Amino acid sequence: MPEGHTIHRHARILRERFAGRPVAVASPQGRFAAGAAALDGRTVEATEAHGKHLLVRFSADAAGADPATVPYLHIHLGLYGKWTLGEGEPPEPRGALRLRLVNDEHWADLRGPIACEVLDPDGRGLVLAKLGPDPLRPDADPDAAYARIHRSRAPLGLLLMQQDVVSGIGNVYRAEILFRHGLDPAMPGLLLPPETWQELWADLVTLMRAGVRSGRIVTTRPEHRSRRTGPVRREDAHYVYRRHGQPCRVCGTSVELREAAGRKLYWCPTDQAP
DNA sequence: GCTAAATGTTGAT
DNA sequence: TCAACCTTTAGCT
Repeated sequence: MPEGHTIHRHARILRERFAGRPVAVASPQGRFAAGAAALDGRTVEATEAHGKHLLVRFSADAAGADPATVPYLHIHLGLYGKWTLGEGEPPEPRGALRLRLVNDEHWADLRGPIACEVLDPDGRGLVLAKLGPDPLRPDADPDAAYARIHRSRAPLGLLLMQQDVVSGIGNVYRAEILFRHGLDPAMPGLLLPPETWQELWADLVTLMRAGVRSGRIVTTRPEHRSRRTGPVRREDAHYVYRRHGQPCRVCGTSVELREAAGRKLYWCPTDQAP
């Protein structure tokens, strides 16, 4: 599920498997042929995740080359994008395979991304300049997000999804974080008290870090699950996301669903009353 | 086994 | 407001 935690996880895994070594880059589908050719054989120097964006820095043309020419691979998975990873010999390419990375030990296949392109450092800067603070980044400044929220009449449920306000949150974390803090998704941003934002941010950091570790989104507390111990069942993982019509885990009220800005928004009308 | 919807964003209309 | 991206999964039959 590509919300921010997934991308940070990918950045870490790709770094572990590919950084510091030359990599063969190919585009079996052909749609990224020019980019692949430009990167093929270079060394992977670093990987970074900012919100839902993944950037891979490759080696420059030569030692002492103009730093402005250092190439970055920029990937955004969008809704369908997916990495498939493996060891040893990569399988025969099948289907629409946009990008394949291969070194002596590992391979990584990328399908269906909404963005897969080569950027120079300026291009990377333009991508990052459009992003609000990312709860998964230690350098993130939550006050910058609050400044945006606090001067906006837009509903909180909308603001949390805007990547230029906060980056990395998707539809699942949006719904769940609002529930966990008892916030009405329709509350205008400017009515959010600063203390509540502090709490919400701290909770996002905790939840999303757990998401990076486990590779899934679990937001329920043990006392609100059908089983308190052991692995969290899929149907126990969320409070409201995709639980439309089912009883709220805390108060029993039927969970509501509404379409907002083209996305489904789930909330409990009792625990998240205006 | 099939269909619809899904974690997201962009660019065209 | 809608199509595109084009895979995976939930929920049917």
